[in-house]
Amino acid sequence: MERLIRSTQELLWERGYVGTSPKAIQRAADAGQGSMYHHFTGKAQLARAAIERSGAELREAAEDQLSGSGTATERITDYLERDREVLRGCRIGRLTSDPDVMADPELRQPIDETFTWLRARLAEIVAEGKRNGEYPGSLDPEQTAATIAAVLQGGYVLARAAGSVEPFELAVKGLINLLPEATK
Amino acid sequence: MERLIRSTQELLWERGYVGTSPKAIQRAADAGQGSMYHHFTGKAQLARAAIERSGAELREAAEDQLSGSGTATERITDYLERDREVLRGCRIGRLTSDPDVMADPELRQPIDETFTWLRARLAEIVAEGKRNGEYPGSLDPEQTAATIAAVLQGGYVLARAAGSVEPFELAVKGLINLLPEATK
DNA sequence: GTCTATACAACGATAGAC
DNA sequence: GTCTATCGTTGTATAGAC
Repeated sequence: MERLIRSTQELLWERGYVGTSPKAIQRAADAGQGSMYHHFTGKAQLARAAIERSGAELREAAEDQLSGSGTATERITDYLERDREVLRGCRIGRLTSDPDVMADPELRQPIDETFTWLRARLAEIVAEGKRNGEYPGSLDPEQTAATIAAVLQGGYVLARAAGSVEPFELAVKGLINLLPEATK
Repeated sequence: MERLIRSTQELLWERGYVGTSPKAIQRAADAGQGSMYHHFTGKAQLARAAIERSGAELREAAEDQLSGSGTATERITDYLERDREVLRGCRIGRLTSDPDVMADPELRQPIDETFTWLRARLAEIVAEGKRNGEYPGSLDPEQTAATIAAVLQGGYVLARAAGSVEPFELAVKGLINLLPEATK
């Protein structure tokens, strides 16, 4: 059951929801049909569990960099530049282009929550930067947070399109350079 | 045959490649099996034609704003703020999360070319801005271009996750605000 | 060129034995 | 709890008539 969830996480990351069949999940988890349908009502419920798990992992991983010490720009830069499997894309963000996920509120909800949390967390850090004078009063925390999150998500898209991590890294460096008081 | 390509464009946009069946294409195009398989060898070849078409349309639409008159920031802002069907996502960018598209070089190529073109075009404009003194010498054109393209692609992802255009608009405004000499 | 018929695998789930 | 059998549907394509 633990293996079922983990295998589903992997397959959703790699192939999306539409592209993942119950049979493929069973094979990856080394479980039979009966086992899967005993623990879950079907593909959708299992996917929901897997997406929630991946969302929680994403939040934890982000918090690792974002809760560190240092200036706002330092923490944001740490977050942007941490090691990522860029060419695999974002396991949460990619589900956003899956029609059956978007059509099912149960499946979309954990995705919504994950990004809503991320933007709020980034906005907090930007707001801190404003309070201690690191950032000018003209900087809007919610806007800037959305921009940061978007550069990452868009960076994945550009990198996969190119078959190379380069566009991702360019986009991140470009953003860091645009942040006020950039270290360069 | 024209209808087949157009219907495929729509379905790829909405459901992706894995999620689109030949039968669905035929229904949408009001064409029979025989017709489709007479003009194309199969789903892949038809998809290739549709993706190329969509890529060309994306380039034309971008050029509408990017080739205008005005400062670099004005043209980039025009491009970022033009009307878009945000919640439908980017018809090219979304294919980037489709495993069967990424696995087939024939299908990935037009996607790669489209974004490579876009980043180069944006980099030209940033470089122009540097030459005429609008932007400081420290601004890297390729980096900044990648950042701009990424904000759009990521903006789509965040908006679809939220079920609202708001995150897209926040991300765009945030970026415009970060650009040197922002009008704001 | 377009139609209908046919093929065969995969999808997603259920049933009933153990 | 897990296994095997079965089911009806859809996916993707080919064949051959018109």
